[in-house]
Amino acid sequence: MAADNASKQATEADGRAGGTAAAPRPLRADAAKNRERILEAAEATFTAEGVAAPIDAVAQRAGVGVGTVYRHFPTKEALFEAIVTARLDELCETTRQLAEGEAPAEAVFSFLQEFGRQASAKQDLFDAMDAAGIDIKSTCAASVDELTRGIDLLLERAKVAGAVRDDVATGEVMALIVGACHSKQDDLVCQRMVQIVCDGIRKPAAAS
Amino acid sequence: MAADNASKQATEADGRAGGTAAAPRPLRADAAKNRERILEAAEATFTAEGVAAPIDAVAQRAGVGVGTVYRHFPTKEALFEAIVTARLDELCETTRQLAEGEAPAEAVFSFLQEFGRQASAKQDLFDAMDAAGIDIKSTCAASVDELTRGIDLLLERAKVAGAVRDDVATGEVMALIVGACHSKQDDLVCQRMVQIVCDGIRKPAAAS
DNA sequence: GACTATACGGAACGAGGGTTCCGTTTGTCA
DNA sequence: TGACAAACGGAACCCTCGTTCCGTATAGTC
Repeated sequence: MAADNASKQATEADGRAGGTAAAPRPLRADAAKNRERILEAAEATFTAEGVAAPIDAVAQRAGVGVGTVYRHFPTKEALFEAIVTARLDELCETTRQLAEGEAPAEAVFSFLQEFGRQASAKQDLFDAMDAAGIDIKSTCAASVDELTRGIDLLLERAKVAGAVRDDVATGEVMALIVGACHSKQDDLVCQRMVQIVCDGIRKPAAAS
Repeated sequence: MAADNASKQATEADGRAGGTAAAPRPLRADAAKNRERILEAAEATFTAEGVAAPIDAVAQRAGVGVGTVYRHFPTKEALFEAIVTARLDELCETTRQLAEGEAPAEAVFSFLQEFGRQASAKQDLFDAMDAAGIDIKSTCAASVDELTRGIDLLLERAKVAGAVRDDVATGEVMALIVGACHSKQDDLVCQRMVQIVCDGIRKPAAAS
């Protein structure tokens, strides 16, 4: 089931590009548009109504039938997965951009704020996947790994620059930020909490 | 529904004590034992299998029929509520004990560790209630309020003692701890994360 | 030991929602 | 423009799970 979906997504992933010889076949134009629509509708629906929202609601919002949703995403889980993967990839892209900048300390802290925003917005999704027994770490392993590496890089640079304590682990920071923004607080509060975490990992100025 | 349950709990709460004249009627011995068993089984079941676990599973683990579960807790929500309330009350008790101690700083930080442990263990429950649209703040208002007051007291004492930054709000700290322990990490990691939060709210030694 | 209120057990009911199936529609290509 | 593979729509299926109901068992009392 998960495997089926993975292959289906792979198919679609380079479907538009249509470059490599191995690509089975590109999506038909209307199908591609619908897939995009469904993805957007799903994200909106789950955000608005919670992840318990029925697939019918997603289909309705996307303006398609349930059958169409299932044609693109073989299970509800697959939908979750697709949304999460997209978000993770976006965050990866952010780390890449920040890693090229010149201020290591600012890079980490500003990334963590952005990470917090995303975590806050998509919290329900993570929760739902969790509750459904879907292990994000393994389902979206590639994206998670890449993101972890990206954050790791930012943290290392900041440690070298003396801005962050050496004993702070990447996994911990990620968990803290995700956690800090877990409660449904407004953005400002969320931002403040991330700030507290940042203060917690910052290297004391007077040290050494 | 919620009211029914509340009264039912009240009945049980002093059912054994059998003191106040207003108590409608004490539970029969077997019933009281079963209620306790169900509560334990429910906590274990939801922790092990997630809150989506069916009532049947709880009944089975408790060694009773579903009917019996429903006799004690009119809805699944009521079960959640009972578990959460019990935990919150325990935490309240902890704040009370710590508030009587003499070391304000240690009191806060050690309470936050304990709070973290509880939050970690019962996270799924909170999530589930949340997902089910049950507002813990209003459902268990009394317990939450008392707990908030308790933590508030500990924080205030710590602020006066100069151990905690003045600009830290009680709600923020609670949210941070709950959040920090949200991801299913092992206890050690959880503990380290709470430590980071503690460092984040600690007043810099060199300040003022 | 008998009686009765209380409690128990678990089959049965109904709702909700994920998933499937297949007849219909539409994009694409020659 | 015609043919056909691909995609769509949505009714129907089926399973899970919360909840109810009622016949049976038992604690408590005289």
